[in-house]
Formats: sequence, structure tokens, C-alpha cells
Amino acid sequence: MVGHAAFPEPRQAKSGRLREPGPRPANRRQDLLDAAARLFSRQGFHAASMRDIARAVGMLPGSLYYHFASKDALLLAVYAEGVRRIAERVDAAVQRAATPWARLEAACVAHGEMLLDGGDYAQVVIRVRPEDCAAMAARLTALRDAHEDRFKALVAALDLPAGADRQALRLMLLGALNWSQTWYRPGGASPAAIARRFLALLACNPGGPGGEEAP
Amino acid sequence: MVGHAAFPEPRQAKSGRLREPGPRPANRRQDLLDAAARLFSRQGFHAASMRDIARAVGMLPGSLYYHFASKDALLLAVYAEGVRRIAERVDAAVQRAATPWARLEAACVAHGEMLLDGGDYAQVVIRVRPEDCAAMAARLTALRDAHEDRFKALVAALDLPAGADRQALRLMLLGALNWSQTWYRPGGASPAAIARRFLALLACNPGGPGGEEAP
DNA sequence: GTTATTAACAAACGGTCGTTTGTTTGGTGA
DNA sequence: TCACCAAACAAACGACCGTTTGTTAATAAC
Repeated sequence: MVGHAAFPEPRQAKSGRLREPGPRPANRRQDLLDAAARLFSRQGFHAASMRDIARAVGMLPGSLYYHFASKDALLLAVYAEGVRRIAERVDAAVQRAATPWARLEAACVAHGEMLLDGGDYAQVVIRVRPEDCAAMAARLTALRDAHEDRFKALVAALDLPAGADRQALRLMLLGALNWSQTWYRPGGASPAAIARRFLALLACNPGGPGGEEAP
Repeated sequence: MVGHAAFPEPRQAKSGRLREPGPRPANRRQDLLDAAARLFSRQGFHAASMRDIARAVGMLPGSLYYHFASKDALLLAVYAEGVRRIAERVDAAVQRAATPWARLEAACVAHGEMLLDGGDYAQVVIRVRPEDCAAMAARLTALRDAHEDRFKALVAALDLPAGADRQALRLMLLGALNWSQTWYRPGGASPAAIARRFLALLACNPGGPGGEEAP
């Protein structure tokens, strides 16, 4: 998860011939990403300063720039890792389910669990708006869209009446889940329960109106 | 709408006896609120600076402080006006509807129209998170909650089966509508159509599963 | 016609921002 | 042993932040 293709190791040698990686890539870079994810998810992009992040890992502000070229690049790395983690869980959950509806439900439960209780990386993806970082907006949006396209396919696979509004279904589900980050508090209903309660309200739910709920 | 009780005119005389309001309250204050609403809704609280706002109304930065004590106070005023405008429209729409379900639908349509196409004030209420302004967070949250309580009452008035999850219904509807601000673009489906499409997906919709849609 | 008040200007304040630059350290391969 | 380089430190840079202070033109009241 460190050496993601789009975010290579800190520097590459200036000489014509690339050097062997040398010692270990040092996991301070990972500490840094973790701290950035934590602060971005809790305070947002603008309110979290490079000095805050440096302090959180016990570095001086300037030292961050050895690992990341800019604050924007740091956000991009965190955001991409967040999308990757959410998508990973959603894909795994979908594979375990048998019917089209069960796959959509599994995806919603996994998506919701990641947003609400799946760690700082995942929460950054919902909390931080792409437009908060103009230089990266297009790339952040593309990352998020690539994940959400999964739901397009899941909804398309449902067996629904002819005129069913599949787009509205997808947007309502994802919207309700994403927004739940603003009111969710760890004490109450679990993320999985929240996702299932939303699904239970839908007319196209094969459990039927007023259908039962899993424990 | 200028002289809202919570936000009195700029200064009050220092002498023991309060003066008559004097001339007119001057509508530059309104220009200022408008500009702040515009920038807060488009850029968010942190990214919109007092200098940006001053430039938008053709003032110097320091001059803003004649009208508002701080950036926080300016946000509070904009936010309160935004909540007021949304609530006003929702209340008017609810009064025009006859049945409990029609009232909920009217409220959702009005709420959605304000969020998506109802001007900068309304959009600030959804765009700006109360926690973005720690000093005002409690008051902003209270304002938003007071508005959303309307939906509690509307959902409580619905005639639903015994075990129906009214809380989830409210949270799903408001969440889906509020989140739609992130993907809505003026060219496509109208805000009212979006709201009605969401409602049409619900099992408790009296139009029935696969029910018709208003033109 | 003086006085008081409104609403602004002009200029700075201290602080924080993201970032850059030059230097130092500690481990590692030749 | 010595050259090398990853990875940090130390210290600042200019820009911008929210805000304050002192002053001034216009307007209304007496």
C-alpha cells in the first residue's frame, strides 16, 4: 500500500542511471500519511496545516517536503489511498454475495462502514471536497467517480420494473450514506444497520415493504 | 429581513439613552451579507477571506468591521438568514398540501429547491459545516436542527405500518437531498424532479411501487 | 451652523500560511 | 575508510490572514 504506482518513492536519483532502492523506504512516510489522513478527516483540508501535520509526526514543517512535493500532493496521496481502501472492501463484500440485490446491499453496507468507522483515509474521501484543492480537483473527482461507478453496475444488474429510475436509486443511496457522516455518532446504530435500514425503506427491496431486518 | 432580532443594527449609542435609529439603516450591510453568502457558498468558510468579501462589495477589509464584529459573526448572520429562507419556503409549501404524505413531499421539494437553486444563503447552510467555525458551531447546529425538526413532525404524521423506521426515513430523505448539492448541475433534472424521484422510490410512497410521477 | 453619527478609508498589527534553502546526521555500500 | 545519500533539522522567505487603530467625508439633528 506504500508504493502505489501513482506516488513513487520520495526522490529519484538525478544521474542518468537509477539507483537501487538502497536501504528501506523508511516508514516515516507512512506515519506522515497517517497523520495527514487523521487531520484532513477531522479538520478538513484548509483547517489542517502542514505545521499541524509535522507536529503530529514529530517533524519540523520543512521536513515534510522531503516526502511530498506540496500540501496538494499530500492530499492526493491520502485521498487515493482512501478511495482504494473503500473500493477494496466494497469489492470483497460484493464478491461474497449471491443475488444482485444482495450484492447491492453488501456494497452499501461496506461503503457505509468505511465512511463511518473505516478509518481516517476513507473519511477524507467524503469529508474533503475536491474543489477545496483546485490544483487536484480533477484528479480527486476522477478517483471518487471511479469508485462510485461500481454502484452504477450494481444497480444496473437489479431486476426492476421497466420504468424504474435506477439513477435516482443510486444517487439516493449514496447520498444518504455519504451524508450520514455528518450526523453519525459511534454510540448509536452501527454503520451496517444504518445502511440496511436505508435499503429496507425502498420499494424495490425484495424483502418487500415492511420487510424484516437482519440481526 | 435586515433587522433580524439576533443581529441588531451596527452600533448602539454609548450614552445612557438610546437614540432613535437616525437615518436609514443603509443597505450596504445587505450588500455585504449578499457577498459573504456568495463567497461562503462557493468557496466555503475557510477559503473565503474577509479581503475577498470586501473586494466583492468595493470596500477595504477593515471597513467590514463596522458592520460585523468578526468573520464568525458574519457567517452566523448569513447562516441564520439561510436557514430562515429555507424554513420559510418549506413552511409555505407544507401549508398548501392536504395529506400527510403530500405535506412531506412538498417539504422535500421546497427543501431541495432551496439547496440547489434557492440562492447563496440557502446553499451556505449545507455547504458550510458548523465545525468549520468553532466559535459558532453550537449556534449553527442549533439553527440547522431547528429547521430539520420540521421533518420529524412531518414523518411522524404519516400513516405507516407499525414497525416503520421513521427516523431512517427522515435521515435518508434529508441526506440524499443535502448531498445532491455535490452532484447537481443546473442543466439536468430540476430540483423538484429530483426530490420527487427520491420519494417515488420509497416503499411507503402511497403512489405505490413503480408509481407515477408529476409532470 | 454647529454637533453628532454613520460609514467608510488608510495603514498597519502580529500571526500563520505553504514553502525554500542550506546544513547536518546516521547508516550503508564500495 | 570513505564517499554517498536518505532523512531530517534550522531558519527563514514572501504572502496572506483576521483584525485594530486613527482619521475623514457625508449626512442628519438640534
